[in-house]
Amino acid sequence: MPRKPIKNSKGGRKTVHAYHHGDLRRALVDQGTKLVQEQGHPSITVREVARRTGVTHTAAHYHFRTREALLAAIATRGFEEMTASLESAMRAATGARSRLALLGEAYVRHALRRGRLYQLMFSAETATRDAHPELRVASDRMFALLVDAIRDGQETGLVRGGPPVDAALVAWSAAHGFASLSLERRLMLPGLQGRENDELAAIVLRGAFEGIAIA
Amino acid sequence: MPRKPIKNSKGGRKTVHAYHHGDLRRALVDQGTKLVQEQGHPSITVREVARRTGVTHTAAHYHFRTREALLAAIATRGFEEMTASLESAMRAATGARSRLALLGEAYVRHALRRGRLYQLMFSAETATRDAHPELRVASDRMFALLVDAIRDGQETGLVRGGPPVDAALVAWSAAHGFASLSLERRLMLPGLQGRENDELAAIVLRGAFEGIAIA
DNA sequence: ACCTGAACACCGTTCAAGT
DNA sequence: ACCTGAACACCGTTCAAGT
Repeated sequence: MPRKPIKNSKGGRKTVHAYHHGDLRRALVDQGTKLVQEQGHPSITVREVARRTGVTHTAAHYHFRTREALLAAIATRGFEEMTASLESAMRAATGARSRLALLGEAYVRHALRRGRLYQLMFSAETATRDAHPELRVASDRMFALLVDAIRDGQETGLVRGGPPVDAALVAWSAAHGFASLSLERRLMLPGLQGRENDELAAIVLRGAFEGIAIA
Repeated sequence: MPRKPIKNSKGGRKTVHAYHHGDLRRALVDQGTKLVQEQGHPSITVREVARRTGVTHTAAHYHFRTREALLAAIATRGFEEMTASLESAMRAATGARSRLALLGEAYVRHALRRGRLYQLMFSAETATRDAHPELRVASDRMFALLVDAIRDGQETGLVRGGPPVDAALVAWSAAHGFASLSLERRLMLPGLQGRENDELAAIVLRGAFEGIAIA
């Protein structure tokens, strides 16, 4: 595999092997993210990521001691991007109610759009999170967004009292559960088959908010 | 496919030809199920399953053309067992309300108890279900249980009207989402940390039923 | 510090061959 | 029909060595 000569940003006279001059790590995460989105993390290999980046696989191992560490780095960035995406969606809010609605919709939409990357983010394979503190930080930050929006809702008299985390857990479970089931193709069931994802997502989000019981 | 290299735990397993006499297939699923529950499906290998069963790995390939087919068979049995477990739990019901409550509790409890097997059942790796019709049948049957319980609830005036599948989807999303997050160790968050799974499960199930909004 | 090349043990899958 | 043994092309990880 031929390396494409790239201009050295700090001078431009030297042709350098590839992007990697202090940034091979980032390049690997870039290519890894692409690969995950194409094929899903179970079939991702360190060797293929290295190949696509134009380096030997041992070079990749220099930056990521294990395959899991590489996946964790990819997942971490995924959480950061998702957090940014949710924050951006909520900026259009006019009040606590629309904040919650926008957040829920944005969550499911982003999850489904990212698909395999979202699945990696919540995969048990990256779940030895004690070994990957940045991953924990990134996912904690995303959950905090949820809790904040719920707290807002409580203060506006929209959401029941009690610890905000409790209500956040309900909403999160519903949104994550729906996204997971959809991505795992478990929604191909009689009565659900063929219906739009947006319609089903709305039903689930409304259900978590209003409940399925008769008041 | 990428598998973590596993140290050959116990040197040479003795070949016990007596085991398989027309039922090697079943024996492989038995051992495979055990292995999944011990280590999780990502690190399961056809070769190790065969080793534990006392046959060559090519014998396993005779019964399961691919690794995915073996995993699908394991997942199928998992669904059948879970369906039976849910049915059994509901037999203690005294009415539609307790039926729903028992079903929800049993679902989450079974999922958490089976852990890695449940994760396999809902893994995208076995999601090429068109290729594994028994898997589809088994999982459809489990979902049908949910829908039936919801329909019962509607007829008793407990659950809102509309298509029963819609309300079932809400409850399923919440239950599955909570189980998944718990199994993926994503509940180690400020405010949730250290609380009992049973308590959190009850919150989620009640939330799906009654909603988080103020009536 | 950063990357290469060779080596090791393991894997999924295929194929010819035995019973 | 059912299973074995050998072979192939992959893989994650480690190590000595180069720059």
